[in-house]
Amino acid sequence: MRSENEADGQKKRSFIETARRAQIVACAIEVIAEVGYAQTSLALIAKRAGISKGVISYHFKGKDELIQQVVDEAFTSGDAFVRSRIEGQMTAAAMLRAYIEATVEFYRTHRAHMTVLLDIWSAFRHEDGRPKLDTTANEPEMAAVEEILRFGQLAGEFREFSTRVMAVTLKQAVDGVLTQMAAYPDLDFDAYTRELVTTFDLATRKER
Amino acid sequence: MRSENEADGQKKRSFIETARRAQIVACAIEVIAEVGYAQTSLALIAKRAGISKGVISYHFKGKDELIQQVVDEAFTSGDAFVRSRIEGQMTAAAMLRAYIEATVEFYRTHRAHMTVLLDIWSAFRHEDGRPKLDTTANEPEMAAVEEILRFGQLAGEFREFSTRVMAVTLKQAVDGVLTQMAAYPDLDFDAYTRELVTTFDLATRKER
Amino acid sequence: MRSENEADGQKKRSFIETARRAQIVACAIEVIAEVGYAQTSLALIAKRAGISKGVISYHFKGKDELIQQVVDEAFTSGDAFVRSRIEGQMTAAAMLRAYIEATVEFYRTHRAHMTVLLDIWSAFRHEDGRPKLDTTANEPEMAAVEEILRFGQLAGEFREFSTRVMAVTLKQAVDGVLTQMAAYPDLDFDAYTRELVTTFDLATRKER
Amino acid sequence: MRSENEADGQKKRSFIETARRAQIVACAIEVIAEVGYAQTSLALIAKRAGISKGVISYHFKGKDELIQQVVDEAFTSGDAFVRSRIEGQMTAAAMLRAYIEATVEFYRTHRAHMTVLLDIWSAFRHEDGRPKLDTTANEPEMAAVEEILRFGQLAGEFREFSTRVMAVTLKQAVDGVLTQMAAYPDLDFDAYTRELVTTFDLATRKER
DNA sequence: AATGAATGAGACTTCATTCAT
DNA sequence: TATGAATGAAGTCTCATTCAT
Repeated sequence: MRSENEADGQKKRSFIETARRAQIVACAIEVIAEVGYAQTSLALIAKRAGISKGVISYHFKGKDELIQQVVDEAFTSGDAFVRSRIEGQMTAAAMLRAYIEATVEFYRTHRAHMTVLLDIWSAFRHEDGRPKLDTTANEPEMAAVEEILRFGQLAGEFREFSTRVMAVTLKQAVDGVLTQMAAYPDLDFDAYTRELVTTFDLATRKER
Repeated sequence: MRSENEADGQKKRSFIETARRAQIVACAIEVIAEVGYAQTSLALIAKRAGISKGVISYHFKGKDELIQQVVDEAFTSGDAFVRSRIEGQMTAAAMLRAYIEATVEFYRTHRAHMTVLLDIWSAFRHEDGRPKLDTTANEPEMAAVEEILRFGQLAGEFREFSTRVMAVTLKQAVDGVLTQMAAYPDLDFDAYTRELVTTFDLATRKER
Repeated sequence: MRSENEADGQKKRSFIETARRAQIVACAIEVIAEVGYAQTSLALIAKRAGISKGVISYHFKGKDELIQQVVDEAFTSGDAFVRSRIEGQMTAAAMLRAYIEATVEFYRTHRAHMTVLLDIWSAFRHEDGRPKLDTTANEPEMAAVEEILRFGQLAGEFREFSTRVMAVTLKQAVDGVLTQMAAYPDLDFDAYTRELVTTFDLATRKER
Repeated sequence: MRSENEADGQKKRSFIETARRAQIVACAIEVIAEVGYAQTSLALIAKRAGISKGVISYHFKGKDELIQQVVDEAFTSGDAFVRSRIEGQMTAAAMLRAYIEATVEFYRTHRAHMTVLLDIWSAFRHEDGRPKLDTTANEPEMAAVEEILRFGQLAGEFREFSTRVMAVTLKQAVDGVLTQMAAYPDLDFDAYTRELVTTFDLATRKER
């Protein structure tokens, strides 16, 4: 079984295996996006991938490992993209704007990933019922945003506020795009982005 | 069977039955809050309530009707509370503040209800996979907030902005409290509230 | 409970109780005729009767006793009717004709009773799986028919044949009306009867 | 899951699967013959087959598909047998005799099949209560018999009668064997057959 | 590396029956 | 007598997982 290799250092994973894993994860995302996590069974994923159920069990220790992979994929893919867009900026305000714009753009282009993440969020739990995913999973992103905010305060661009609360609020505000885009397919992303940028500019900048 | 009464106009529901239904709904909320919707079974709810599985089937047509009841309970209870707190206010800014304060307070005092609602949200679906709950379920609340915002704009208190986007942002921002309170039990609600109030005051008011 | 009275001699059964039992049996027949024995539950019968499920358990020891009652009703009601029509006849051939005509007429006017009987027949069993109803339940009727046939043979009206086989065949032939009338609602009963009469006249009479 | 294959054209059914399905159908027939359709559960069938309950669900979409298979098996197996025996005959009377003899013989050698068919007949219904099996299921056989009868009339062998009624009567008469053989295990099939042949010869032939 | 087959636990639901009122 | 409430067993079905090939 694959799992052992992984356990003792996940060194060697053959090319073909990597490909299969990626394919299965991709199909899992599609299926979950369509029918929801609760209605998703390994059988459904296998059918979508055109393979037999057993293959999934062969490549993943169990359903949980597969889902974890789906989550990881959704998390890390966005992170890199957004970071790259922030890095070029000089002022805190510009960074904030870049964060908002990049995140919304990522959401727009990765609709399925995000839908799935949102869906798995509450359903994915340990055996005793404790959620495997909670706000702490957002800590890395949250920390990055707080850094920007603190930088702005130190630089005299931003007023005094709890960087924590502002970071959470910002994240939630941007996530609002997700909820709207699910319900209203022809959402005007650019307009939405501009509104958010203005709103948080006003909310953070130092009043004269 | 109970179901018939409900079908032909839910006329008379005996006192004892109302009580049982309420008890079962309450237990369902507790259980879902603890182990999550996905892991919640009728057996678990029955055990928690100290009754036999059959009783649930006797009082509710099926699992779906029970969950729907849980959702309704969570939705309507908050609505009335928040509305009553807004009504006394004269200015749009005061209404906004009241909305934020009341909602956070409700979240704080109804932690389980809200956790559950969040959890059920994505998992509760029709047989074909379509979510039974989506953004449209928030429309009533959203409309109320937009009304406040429009009123503020007309009255010259608020600047020009998309009331839609602002309303969504506001709702999301307040919901941020839910995510934080789940992860950090000793959250300072008052401080959090003050930050939000200030933030949205700055974000909405007309600049001089 | 009622059952005791019944056990020790079923002497006293109050007027109201007799009425209730009859009503319940009648409703049971209706329901079984409509949805089939397998799909018939006490709840359904109770609903049809406009009473609560408990009432049935109160008046009948259990489901089996109720069904037994239904069967008895169906059996005895027809028996008396047919016998009375045979008694007036003088020749065996006339008796045979009377038997056929009376039975078909009874079937036509008691469609539900017969449908139900047919349906219960195979489903009504002892706990170990042995049928409670089998051909032996028809023995009384069968015996009566055989008597007619033997009488015809002794009197020189009928040819030699196994009265047993002929009786079974006759009964089955008449029951054919049941199967046809279920599938073809506008069956011409009179024509059907005439055909049967002729057929069995030819089949039984002494050839010249 | 097996069901898909079947949906899109039942293309390839592996050897081992075909065998399992046949085994399960056979066991189902045995069980139903013993305890009756109503008391037959998937658990019972599985136990008889020495397999786990899930296997049945794996090979059949549901209980209904299994039962349908049982019915089909019972229906088609007899049909072919009887037809082959009729085909060699030249006169209508000989065909009739062949039909009776072949059918009785089939009943004798396929006791369980027939018992089961009789039992399922009334109990196998659609969700709304409509029987899945009714007289129309016998139409093919009925039509074949009527054809013989009409042929006899045209050829001047048979008298005038309703071929419909005679066909039904004939079928019912032969089915009488089923009822008798269930109740009286040592039935003399040959004698019974001879009686039927004579009876219907007299009933159909043209009188001189 | 993959597959088909099988398993067994657990979920929801139905139902005859019992019981206190 | 009648009722509503409750019970617990049994039934069907789904599903993640395991295993021989």
